[in-house]
Amino acid sequence: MRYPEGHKENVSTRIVGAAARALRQDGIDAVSIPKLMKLAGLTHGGFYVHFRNRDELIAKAVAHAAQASLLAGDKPAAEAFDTYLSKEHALHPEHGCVVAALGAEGARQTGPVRRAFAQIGRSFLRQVERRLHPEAPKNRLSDEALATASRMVGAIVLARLVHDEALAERILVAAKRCQ
Amino acid sequence: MRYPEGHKENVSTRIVGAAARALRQDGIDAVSIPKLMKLAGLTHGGFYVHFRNRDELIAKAVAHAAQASLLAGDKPAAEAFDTYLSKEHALHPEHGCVVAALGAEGARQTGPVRRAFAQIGRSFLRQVERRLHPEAPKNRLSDEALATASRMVGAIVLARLVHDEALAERILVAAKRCQ
DNA sequence: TGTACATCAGTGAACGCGCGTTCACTGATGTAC
DNA sequence: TGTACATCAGTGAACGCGCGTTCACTGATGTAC
Repeated sequence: MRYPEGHKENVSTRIVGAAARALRQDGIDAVSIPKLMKLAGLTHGGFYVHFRNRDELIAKAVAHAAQASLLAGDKPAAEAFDTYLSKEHALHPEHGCVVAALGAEGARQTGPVRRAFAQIGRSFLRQVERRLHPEAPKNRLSDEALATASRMVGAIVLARLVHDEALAERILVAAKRCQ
Repeated sequence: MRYPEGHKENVSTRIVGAAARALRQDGIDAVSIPKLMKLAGLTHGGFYVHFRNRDELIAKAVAHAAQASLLAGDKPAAEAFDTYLSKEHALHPEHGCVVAALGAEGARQTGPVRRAFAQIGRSFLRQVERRLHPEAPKNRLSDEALATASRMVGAIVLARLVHDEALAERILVAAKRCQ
């Protein structure tokens, strides 16, 4: 073969990774195939060797973005929440929570992209639950987890929206405090 | 004149109103001038009699959408929060809170649209504060208001995202309960 | 070892589309004389 | 009262643009004989 073993998989992953970052930084509609392929060092035509169409890529990118969630891993709960509600997270959506960056847009999608987003929303709630009640039976979502998850997502959205560094910081601290 | 007095103002308002609805329903990028003018019963060329460009309309539409906020008026606080955290609000973004519908997108805009969004974010926080502490000095934002506003916005975003009616209802109830 | 062919990731021209914006024009009304 | 002109909201063709997608082609490698 022309390319070394695993080459195609590597390129696919690179494209998905670039898309996952671009999505959160600029929004779903701003991610175009020509721009993305240029980022990956290729031309736009090659895109269809890796994906059936744009929607398939978006769905994969959204899922990919969610995997590297700030709540994943096995850091202590307090630390995980602090990282989520940090200035760094507010300033860098491209590496942050996909629910906070694209939640409202996700709810407007259709087809496979819509389904990917719904799954991510539910998995985000489950992650918050696991942090709050590590020993609780799986598949249960406490009211506390639902309210905490809401506060976390809303705090990041608002901190990014107000365009005022000091106020953003205050929002994040206030959202932490009433844990 | 060809048209009755106040005609131009009426048409402008109609376009802004249609845009304010379309924005929240379909997102900022989905609102196009041809579609919008068709909605208003006109052709696309007439748009520039009313607005300098697309951005000017979007900024006005965003401000217009925020004016008719669910937290405006002088309903009792409990009732206002219940309305905000209602199934109806979750199901009808086009008549709902612009922060919940477009917050993340708003933070990505530039120029006058960005400024309109920042203002709306801050005014949303002030409205929540006024509900919680009607007698407090103006221009102060309590930690409680910041956390409550975050919880409200996040709850609507998540309720819309999970694509599961029962879970959405639970999120809204949980976000209400820990007021 | 040499030759012919298959494979397949990637190239880049081409397509039809909807967009934001411009602009010459329309046509109903108001105004000047 | 009649005529010529000004006003101005709205029309619709036209523009250049970037998009998603298709497709004939390339060229390095592997395989068959």
